Amino acid sequence: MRDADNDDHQPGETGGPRSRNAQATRKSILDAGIAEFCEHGLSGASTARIVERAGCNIRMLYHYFQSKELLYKAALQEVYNDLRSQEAGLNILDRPPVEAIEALTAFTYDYMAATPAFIKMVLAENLLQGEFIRAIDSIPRSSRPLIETIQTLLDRGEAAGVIQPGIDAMQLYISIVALSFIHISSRYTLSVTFGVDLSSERIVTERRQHVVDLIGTYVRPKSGHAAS
Amino acid sequence: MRDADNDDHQPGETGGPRSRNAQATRKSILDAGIAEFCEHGLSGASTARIVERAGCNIRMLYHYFQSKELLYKAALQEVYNDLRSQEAGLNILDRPPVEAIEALTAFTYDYMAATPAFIKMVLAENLLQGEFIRAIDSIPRSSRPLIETIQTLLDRGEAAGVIQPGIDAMQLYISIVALSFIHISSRYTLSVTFGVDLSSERIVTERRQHVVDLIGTYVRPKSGHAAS
DNA sequence: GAGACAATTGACAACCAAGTAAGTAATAGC
DNA sequence: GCTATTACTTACTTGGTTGTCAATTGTCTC
Repeated sequence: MRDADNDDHQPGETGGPRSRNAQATRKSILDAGIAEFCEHGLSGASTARIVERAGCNIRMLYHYFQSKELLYKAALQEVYNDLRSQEAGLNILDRPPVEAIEALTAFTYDYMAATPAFIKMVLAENLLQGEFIRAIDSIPRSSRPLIETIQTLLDRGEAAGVIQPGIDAMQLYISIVALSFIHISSRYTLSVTFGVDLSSERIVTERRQHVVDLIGTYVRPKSGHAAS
Repeated sequence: MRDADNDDHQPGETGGPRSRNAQATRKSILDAGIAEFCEHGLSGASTARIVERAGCNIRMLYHYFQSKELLYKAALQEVYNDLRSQEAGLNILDRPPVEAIEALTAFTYDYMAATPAFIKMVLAENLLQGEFIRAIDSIPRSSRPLIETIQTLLDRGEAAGVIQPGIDAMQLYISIVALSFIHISSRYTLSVTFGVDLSSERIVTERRQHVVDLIGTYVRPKSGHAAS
C-alpha cells in the first residue's frame, strides 16, 4: 500500500519516508476517527477532538478526507475490510462439517471480543439506518461467499448423517453473530440490569463455551444416530 | 422521580382535563423525544425537532424536563418500564419447564420485533457506555427476578429429566435476547452484507421458528432419555 | 546553498445548537 | 365579574460546530 500505488508525482523509490510523512498523518486521522465514532457516533463525533487525538491540525482532516462524513465512511470501510480479510484466512472448508462450524463460531466469538471497534461502528451505522454502508462499493453482498461456504458444510454434513437436516445457512450465521455480539454490543445495559460485570474474564470465557455448545448442539442430528 | 407522578396540588377529581392539558403536553414531548433519540441518538437529537414533532414550543421541553439529557433519561426509563411490565404478565412458572422456556423465547422474540424503539434506545445507551441507565433508580438489577425464574425452571426440568443438566440461567437468557435482537438491531448492516431484506415478513417468520428451535434443542437433554 | 513544492498550521467565517429572560394569555377560584 | 395561577410563547444569548483562506515550515532536487 505504501509505494505501489497512485501518486502520479511519485519521484521513484528513495527508500525513506516521503517528506513529512503524509501516509502516517492520514492513518492517524483515520484511527482517531474510528475511536471517536465508536465513542460518540457520527453526529456526536467532533472533528476538533479527532484531530486532537491524531495530534495534528484540523485542516489535515479536510485535506485527506474532505468532510466528517467521508471520514466516517472511510472508517466504516476500514473495520469491515479487517473482518473480511481475517475471515478469508479461516479455510473451514478443509475440515469436517461439525468441527468447521464450531471453529467458525469460536472465530467469530473471539473476533468480536477482541475488536470492539467493529461492533461499535456497526451499532452507530445501524442507528443511521445503514445510510453509509450501502454506499461503500466493497461491502454490499460481501457475506455471500461465507454463507455459501456454510451451506456447503451443511450439505456435506447432512449427506454424511452428522448434521441435522434442514438448517438454513443464513439463519445459522446470523445466530452465530448474534451470540457473539450481544454481550459486547449491549455490555453496559446488560451489566446494569443483571447486576453483573459482563466484561469480566470469567463471564467471557464461560460464554464462549456456552455459545459453541449452543451452536454445536443445534447442528448435530437430534435423533442420536450420529453415525458415519 | 420527584415530578414523575401525582401532582401534590391536585385539586381533586373534577372529571375534565386539567387546565390547558399539561399532562398531554408532557407526554407528547416524551414520545417525541423517544422517536428522536431512536433516530439520532442523544447527541444527534435536536430539541428543536423534538418540539416540532410534539407540536409545542421549545420552552415546554425545558419546563417539563429541565434539559435534553434529563429528557433522554426519562425516555430510557419509559422503554424499560414497558418491557418489565409486559414480562411481569407472562407467568411462565405455571408451565412445564421446556414449554416455559420456549414461551419466554417466543415472547422475547415477538417483543423485540414489535418494539423497535426499545432496541434503538438500548443501542444508543450502549454507545454512551451506559452512562444514564446506571442512574435510573428502577433499572439496576431489574432482570434478576427473571433470571431466578429461569433458574427455577431449569432446576425443575433437570430434576424431572427433561432438561439438560448444567445450563446457566443468565447465559441462556442472554442468548435468548441475542437471538431475538440482532436481526432488528443490525437490520441495516446485515441486510446490506447479505443482500437480503431482513425486515421481510418471510425472513422474520422463519427466524422466529429458527430461534425457538435453537433454544429448544439446547435445553432438552442430549442423550435422548427425555422421560417423565 | 537555492528554489520548489508538499505538508502543515493559525485564525476565522458562517452556522446551528442548547438553554434562558421576560413576557402573554387562558383557566381556576373568589 | 376580577385576580392569581400557570401553561405557554417570542426573541435572544452563548458556545460549539463544520469547513475555509492565506500563510508558514520542512524536505527534496538541483
